[in-house]
Amino acid sequence: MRLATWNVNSVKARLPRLLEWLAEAEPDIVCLQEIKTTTVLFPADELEDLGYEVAANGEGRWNGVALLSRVGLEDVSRGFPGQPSYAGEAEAAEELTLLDEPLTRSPEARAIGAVCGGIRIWSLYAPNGRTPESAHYAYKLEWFAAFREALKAELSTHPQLVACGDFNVAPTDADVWDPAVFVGSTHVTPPERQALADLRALGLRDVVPTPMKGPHPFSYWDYRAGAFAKDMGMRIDLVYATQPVVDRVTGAYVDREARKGKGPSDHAPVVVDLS
DNA sequence: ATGCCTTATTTCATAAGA
Repeated sequence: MRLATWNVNSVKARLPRLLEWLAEAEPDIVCLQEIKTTTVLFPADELEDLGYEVAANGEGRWNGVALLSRVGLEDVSRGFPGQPSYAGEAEAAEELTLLDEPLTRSPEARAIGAVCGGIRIWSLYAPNGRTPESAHYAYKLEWFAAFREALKAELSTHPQLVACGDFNVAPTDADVWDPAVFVGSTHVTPPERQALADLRALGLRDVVPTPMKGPHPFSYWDYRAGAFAKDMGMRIDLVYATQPVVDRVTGAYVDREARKGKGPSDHAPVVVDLS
């Protein structure tokens, strides 16, 4: 069974590349992130034509996640229990001073879970964090803490579980092209890395893929400055699996071919094969 | 000091991404 996770940076803009890649790689379960469309406008028909059941959790311009499966798709969860919402910094201030009642808003579309082929699967798009000083960074850490609690509650009933997607954290300094460049930036700070360690402490393991070229299994390269050609990348798309799933892993790789050519996402798919 | 590229949208400019 083949599992893949891919931040497509707009499923609409990427649809031709996505359909082409699915036909070639033939994954059984696919976790998508940054679909950048609504649940209703998700291109389900085109994907169902390839034999997939689909479930999306989208909100429009930003974020959005989805699951594709041809080994069953049951018990779909859009978001997770306790998932925090984000109110921008200006709005947060407004809330304190101007509003009688707090502004309530729904959580962003950053998580979708389902049971596929006997495995509990989560497709995740973690908040970026922007800068370590920002409210968005605090939100990012809250989001990870809340996800950890939600996951803890599921592990007793789902020994085979995979949480994968764009975690927006590079687990180690080896997972960025130049650690010196990232000093003072998000994605590498100790609290963010601790959030990953806290997930691993639940029994999850980091399934590190093999790079198809070069020494680093990066999964993201900035569109700017020829970053991909120079392999100035980051490994931030992660597959965290419980031990019973890890025991089934026969291979894992980053499909950097999907980052080449015309109209690519800035992320490449991470593919994991299971016996 | 900042953008460099790409996306969708309250579009010919902006916010966000990481």
